[in-house]
Amino acid sequence: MSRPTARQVAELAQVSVATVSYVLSGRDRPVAAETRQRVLDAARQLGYTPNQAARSLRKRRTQRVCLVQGSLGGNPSDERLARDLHEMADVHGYSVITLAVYSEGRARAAADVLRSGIADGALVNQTGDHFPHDLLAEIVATGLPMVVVRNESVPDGCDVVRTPETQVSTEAVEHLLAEGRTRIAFMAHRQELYRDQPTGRLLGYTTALDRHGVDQRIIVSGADDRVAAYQSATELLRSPDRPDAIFAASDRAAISVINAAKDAGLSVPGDVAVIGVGNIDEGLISNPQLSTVGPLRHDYTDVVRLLFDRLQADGPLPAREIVRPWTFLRRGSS
Amino acid sequence: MSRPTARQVAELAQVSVATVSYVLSGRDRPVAAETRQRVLDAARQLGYTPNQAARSLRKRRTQRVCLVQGSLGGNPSDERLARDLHEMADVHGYSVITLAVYSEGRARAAADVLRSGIADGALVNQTGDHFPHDLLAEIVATGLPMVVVRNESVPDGCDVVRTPETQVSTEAVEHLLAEGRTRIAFMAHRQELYRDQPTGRLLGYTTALDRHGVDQRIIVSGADDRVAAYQSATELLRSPDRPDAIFAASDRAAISVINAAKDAGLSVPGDVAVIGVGNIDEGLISNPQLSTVGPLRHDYTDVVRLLFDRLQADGPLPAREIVRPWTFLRRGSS
DNA sequence: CTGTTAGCGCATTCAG
DNA sequence: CTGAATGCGCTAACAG
Repeated sequence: MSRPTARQVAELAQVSVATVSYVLSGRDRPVAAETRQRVLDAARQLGYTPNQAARSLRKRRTQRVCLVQGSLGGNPSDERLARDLHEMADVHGYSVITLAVYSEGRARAAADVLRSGIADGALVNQTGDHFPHDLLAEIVATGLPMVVVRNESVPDGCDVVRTPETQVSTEAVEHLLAEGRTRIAFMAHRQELYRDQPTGRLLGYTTALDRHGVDQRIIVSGADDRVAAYQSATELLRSPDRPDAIFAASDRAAISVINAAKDAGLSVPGDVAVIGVGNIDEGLISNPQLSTVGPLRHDYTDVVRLLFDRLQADGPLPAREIVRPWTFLRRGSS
Repeated sequence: MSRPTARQVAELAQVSVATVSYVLSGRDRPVAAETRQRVLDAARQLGYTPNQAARSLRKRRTQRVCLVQGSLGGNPSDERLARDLHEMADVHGYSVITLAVYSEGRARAAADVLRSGIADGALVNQTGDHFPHDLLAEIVATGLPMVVVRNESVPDGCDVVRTPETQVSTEAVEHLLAEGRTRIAFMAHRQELYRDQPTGRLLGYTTALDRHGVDQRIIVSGADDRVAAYQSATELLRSPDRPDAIFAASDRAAISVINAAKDAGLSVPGDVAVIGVGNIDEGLISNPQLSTVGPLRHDYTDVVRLLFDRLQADGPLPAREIVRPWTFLRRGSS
């Protein structure tokens, strides 16, 4: 029940293993048409597929790239990134394998797998919460080409993709202030609450309030999933001094906030304004339409190209950085 | 910049490669404490990680399992299945790699990767739309242990996990009929529309109507994503002879249907009843709460165990089948 | 045009 | 307790 080897194909086709290899790997060595056909027939007959472990060992490359995903129930932009990666990998003759990193334990496991040489390069997407800098550095140290999508610091030697979420978040909150909102709440991802210093969208929020001399900070959790967001918002909106605006760290949470407000008999944006982050399509069918902070277009070919540039380069390349364009999109909910 | 090998560790530690292998793979061969320490230090110092390609080639197993996912933006139950797989893999000392199959092209690529021996077993989840039976058979033919989650037919020799979605869908639609609904529409996934014969939840729908002598079939697309569902429902509900009930092939679509109805000034379930499929948590925060067809608990340890039973068995095991318990959950939307 | 040979890095005999 | 030798399946260089 063991898989057939090139040797067995060679015997069946009455040729040497070298010929089998040349025919099937399609190198440019000339092979007689009739011989080639015999090999192909034999391979088909046995259901032969080359053993990748052996091939990788010999060629010292796997022809695989690895996508390290920070979440399982990905948001639409992660999905789009994955698609773009698969597409370009196809074009360049690479396979894509994915590692899911939804906890620190998973990050450790992913690092081990990557260091053991499963792929020729890696695209690490949005794993900031779980993937400590040191672990990333361990991988970079093996010389593996890497592109990291995150706003926190990354090890030397890998490309990095950043978003100006802090600045644009500030802009969004300043818009709320300009509209006369005075009690503005922030709905955070769990991890954001555990940091010493505010970063990213939370920092954008505090910066805007600081700038305009607003002391009050209303920070709640719930941005991680729709149900938690709904419950958190419901509670927040029931309080006697309820906020007149909520800036949620994700669009999905923001939509739950809108629903919670409506279910509580409040009008959006009349009684409470709502802004999300991410610019997901669903924001266009919410009622009112969702104001959000995020990219205008979801296109990640430039990000993916960073990786394949590295894979095709002979020597090590200088580290590059991409800052993705983000904007504040004012729609009906604010 | 190439990764260090066991040989280099051996030289640094002044031992043979055999000793390095024994120390680091933790086999039961006795090694002097002092020697062991020298090896460990040398390995740490060089940042050594064994080359998995070489190890797999030699041991003829990869210690990896592969999760083949049918969709990228997974629904919560896929997420839960993935978690359960990762957990059990950890316990058994396996790594998990994921292949995304969101098109026929991806299925072809995934099949090639699996046949080339990237893992010792595979769990194929919900890829019915893209993974043709023949391609699955090709993989099974290599002797790879496989568990397939799908209701369509699967090749001999692999375990299969099924859901009684047809029967329970029938039950749900019969409930709508019993409540006096007369114009019941079905919102389908795109692939369901392209099949010759109705299957699954669509078959459940037609069966219920057949049984009760209802001729009219109202079938629309849109179940694949929230925006499409909203638009499709809006159109449907604007028609002069609008339905008084909509059975949507996914909970996410069903929630969009509820929103579309409310935005059109209709009451749910007064003017139109809505039922979804999947029993996602979000159904509990919709207004009204979503009636649905699906599993009561999302627990996939039994599914995952099928795979690891096969991996640990010496010989080939008889093919097994699990039918997951599904129920119709009547809540506020019907 | 094709066969022979020599490793890729590792785990595992068999000697010592 | 440890080292030398073998080969997993494949590709690439070298001979014919």
